This record gives sequence, C-alpha cells and structure tokens, in this order.
Amino acid sequence: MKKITKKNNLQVNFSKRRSGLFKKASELCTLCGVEVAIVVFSPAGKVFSFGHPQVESTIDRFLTRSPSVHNFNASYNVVEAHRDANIRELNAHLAQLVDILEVEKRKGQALDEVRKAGQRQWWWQAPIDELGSSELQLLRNALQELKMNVEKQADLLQAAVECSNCWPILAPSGIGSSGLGSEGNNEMHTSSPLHKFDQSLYFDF
Amino acid sequence: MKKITKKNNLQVNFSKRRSGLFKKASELCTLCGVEVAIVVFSPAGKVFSFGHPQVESTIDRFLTRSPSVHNFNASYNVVEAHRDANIRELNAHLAQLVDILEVEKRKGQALDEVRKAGQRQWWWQAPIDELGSSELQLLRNALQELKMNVEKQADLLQAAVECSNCWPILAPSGIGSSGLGSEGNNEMHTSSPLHKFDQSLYFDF
DNA sequence: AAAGCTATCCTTAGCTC
DNA sequence: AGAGCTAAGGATAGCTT
Repeated sequence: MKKITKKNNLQVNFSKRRSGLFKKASELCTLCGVEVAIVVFSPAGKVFSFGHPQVESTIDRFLTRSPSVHNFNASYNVVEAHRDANIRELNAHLAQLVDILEVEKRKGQALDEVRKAGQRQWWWQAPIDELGSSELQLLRNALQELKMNVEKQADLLQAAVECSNCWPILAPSGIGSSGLGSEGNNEMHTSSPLHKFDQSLYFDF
Repeated sequence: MKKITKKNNLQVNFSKRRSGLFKKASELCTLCGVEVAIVVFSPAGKVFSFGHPQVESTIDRFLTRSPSVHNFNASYNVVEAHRDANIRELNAHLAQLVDILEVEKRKGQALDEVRKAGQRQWWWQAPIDELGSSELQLLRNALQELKMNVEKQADLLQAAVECSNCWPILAPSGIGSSGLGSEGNNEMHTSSPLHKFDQSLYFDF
C-alpha cells in the first residue's frame, strides 16, 4: 500500500476513506459510548473533524489529561498543573527523540559510507562517460590484459588445430571453447564482466 | 446499532474496533499522505491516540487554525496563551524532529537491507574465520568443483595436443560448448561466483 | 486478557453517469 | 465534483482455546 500518485484519484479516495473513517468512529461511539475526536487535514490542507460528543472537548480532555476539564468552574491550579505536566511530558518526548535521532543519524552515515564504497567498488558498471580518466586507464589496461588472455587461448587451440590429424572420440563431444576465441569473448563480456578485487584486475574463465 | 450492554463484550469490542479505526486512519495516511489525529477515551476512561505524523502536532495545527476553540472558555487569557505558545513551540520542534527522524529511519532501514543482502550475497567475502561451518562446507565443495573443471579442461587440451594430427575443418557447427568442461564452468559461474572470494583464488586461462 | 477462527456483512477502487 | 454500481478484499461478532 503506497501513496496514491494520481492527483485525480487522490481526492476521491481521500473523500471516500475519510467518510469511512468517520463512520467507523461514529459506530464506535454508538456501540461503546466513548468519547472520540478525529482531526484530518486533506491533501489540499482543508481541515475535517469528527467528535463525540464534541471535537474540542475531547481534544481538551486529551491535552489536559483530565476528565474534569469540562467543569470550567474547577480551579485553574489543576489545569495549570496539568499543562506544566504536559510540557514536561513533551520535553521528555523531545529528549527521547533526540536520542533516537542520534542513533538513526549514525546509521544513516554508515549507509552513506556503504553507498560510497559501493560506488568505488563497482565503478566500471557506471556508464563510460561517467568514468574519470584514471578509471578509464584502468579499464583500458584491463581490456588489454583480457585481449592477451584470449589470444593466448586462441594460440593454444591453433596449435592443436595445426598439429592434429586424427581426432579420437573427443570429436562428438567437442571442445571447451571455439578456436577463434570469439565465443570466449562473448561469454566474458556478457556473462562475466571484469571483476575488480583489491586493486588488481582478474578474470573468470 | 445500539450501545453494547454486556460489559464483558464491550471491552473486547472496543479494543477490536479501536484498532480497526486506527488501522483505517493509518491507511488513509499511507494512501493520501495526510495529517491525522485521533483521540479516544475507552469506556474505562483510559486514553488512546493515533497521529500522523504526531497527535500533538496535528491537534496543534487544528487548534491554531481554529482559534475559536479557545474562546469557549471565557477565562482563557494572556497567561494561558503564553503557555500554549510554549507548547506550540515545543510541538513545532517535535514535528521537525519527527520529520528528520523519518528520513533517518528510512536510511537506517535501507542500510539494514544492504547489510542483509550483503551477508546473503557475499558471505564468502568475509574473513574465513568468520564463516560458519556450513558456509565453509559450501566453499570447500565449490573449490573442489572448480578444481575438477580445471583438470578436465587441462586434460582436454592435453589430449588434443598429443593426439591431434589433422584437424578437419574447424567445425562451424559443433564447437560451441562442450558437454564437460564448459557446461560445468557455466554452472559454476552462475551458482558459485568464486571470483569474488579471495585474492589468492585467481585462475588464468 | 489475548489470539485464532469463520460466517456474515462492510468497504472500497475503478468505473460510469 | 458527486452519486451509483460491482467485484474483490477487508472488518468483525461471537465463539473457542
């Protein structure tokens, strides 16, 4: 379940679900006879509210954490005490959040480092035009080395081809890779890109 | 639909519907990205609340937008207004922190996923003494398979060099991949990327 | 008290008007 | 905009464990 992106649908959806929510709340009030307040801000910033018996009284009861708030003849000492308690509560919440935030920030920094490292380790997977000149140099060297290896392989087979006369039973099952090395090339380029390890390049076979 | 009279059922029912209501609200937030606050007092007088991004900040936004709320209490004066301003200030700070926290949390989750994925995909990159016995077993099997494939490949070439005399036109059709070495290679490459393991595990062609 | 189950009823996304 | 429709999936009352 994700945020609706289509702005058209968003409004309709919000409207439907808001009324659904309010209906559920009203059912809860009817069935259980409880006090409820709901405040919703629409995507457009418009405010909608539902309350039983009243939004304001319920919110006030919540803010002061005091059921007797409705009796406004009550002394304000009580209310003020509650408000101070509320501020202390908020401060505690704040301190807690700051703590969590520190942890999360550290995690975030670690993530950033991982990402940077990832970029460093797999730079050759980036589009060529995003590579720096030193990286291009490395890549060029790697490709040259690759070419040499392919040629070596080709030479071996070439030798075999030139010397061979009779080919025993081996023929039907064939041989590792073709003599011309093209297949080796393809295989290497498609299925096994160059893998870098500890600053030195090497290849799969 | 009427108020439930059975006190036994009332509590269960309230609990179920309250969570249903909060779930609906959370869905509304997810789908529409809106600000919501819900306050419910249970039949027993206990307070439950739901808010996105925070109950207090949303309520505060509501109260700020509806100053008339405060007017229903004639005794609301400058002193209380000042206190409320303090609370609003704290709430603003809180909301800000909560926003940052959301971002950091998402980063943290991403980091955790990267770590998990890393552990799954690249466990063999860890120092050997950090591998469990089952992983060591896997690694040993992979190395044995690799060794066998190398030997087969070598034997093939050896045989070719030693026996071959004439080479009937390098079959354009049949050479591709052999039944033995090459197939084994492919399998091994896809299922066991040994090339990533260790500096010492490097095989030339 | 809390979790799981199920038949029943409700909600809703996407659509049309 | 908003109302109506419908298939598909969701919520829940009452029950058991």
